[in-house]
Amino acid sequence: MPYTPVPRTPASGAAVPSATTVAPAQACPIGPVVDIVFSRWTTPILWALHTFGRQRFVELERRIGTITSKVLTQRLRQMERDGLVLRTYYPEVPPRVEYEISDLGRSLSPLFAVLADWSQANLERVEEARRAYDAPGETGPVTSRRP
Amino acid sequence: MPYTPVPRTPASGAAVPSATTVAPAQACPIGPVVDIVFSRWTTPILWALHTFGRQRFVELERRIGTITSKVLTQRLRQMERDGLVLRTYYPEVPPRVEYEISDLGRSLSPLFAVLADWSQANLERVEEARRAYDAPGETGPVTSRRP
DNA sequence: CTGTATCCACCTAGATACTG
DNA sequence: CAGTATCTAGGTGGATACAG
Repeated sequence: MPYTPVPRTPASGAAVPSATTVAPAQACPIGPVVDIVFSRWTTPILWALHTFGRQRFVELERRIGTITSKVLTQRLRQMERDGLVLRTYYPEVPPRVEYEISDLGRSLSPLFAVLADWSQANLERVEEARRAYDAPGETGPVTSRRP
Repeated sequence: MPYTPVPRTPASGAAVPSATTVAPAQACPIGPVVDIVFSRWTTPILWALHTFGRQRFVELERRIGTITSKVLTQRLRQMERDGLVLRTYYPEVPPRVEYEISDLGRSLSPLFAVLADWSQANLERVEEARRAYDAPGETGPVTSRRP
């Protein structure tokens, strides 16, 4: 996911430099949630927790399969901080830690459902569009391509 | 957006190294769509095109406010390739180019609506969770924090 | 088991200058 | 106007080693 080096919502006092008659910048209303929910690993992690329930660190690691423990830790920490997952620590030897999705995390389910639906319905269209774009073939009368 | 250096969907033949009794890795079903739709700038761009309709490069640039022309070009190219936006080139002097959202791009509207709703309903909860996490205060009996 | 600590690779994006 | 060319910065993520 984007790391948001500049604000997704431009400073409200900033106003467009000057010049032309373009409507003043309005903020994209879904910027923050995108930063919170979507990154390379947050969706797979949330999905795994949602689908398989409360589980230990290693289970999660194995379930996702290609993630490293370092990154899994990083993502889980952020998600815990954001209130999307809950971490329970059992002071045993060897130590045991369990992660589960929180109510807040679970509230993302409808979002995931919509995403899955869109994916199901339109992913093939995207791939088709890419093939068409990449093909050396014709360029329409008005719509152009790369030089 | 994640650049997906490794597949979001682990190679199906790969299987978890060996060992334990964890369920085999199943793929997070929404990985690809996340890569297509969510990045630092794709959402603001799509939102601007959806909200203000067909417009020229500079209008878009001013509307979004903080994006540079280089990045705007990059993102628009990718979105054009993915079939989410349409580009129309008018060979005039000075040149004129107009961008608009495609039907495929418009099909993302319900998704954006759900995101906006979730944001409206839960963003404050996230911020609250962060404040609680960052606060030096109490740690519950089982749920832990950073060391 | 559950992480940390390093080091490195890659990508996105910002700043700036320049072109047809 | 609509980009391209360069350079730089910063973050996420990968690989590996190691610790409590």
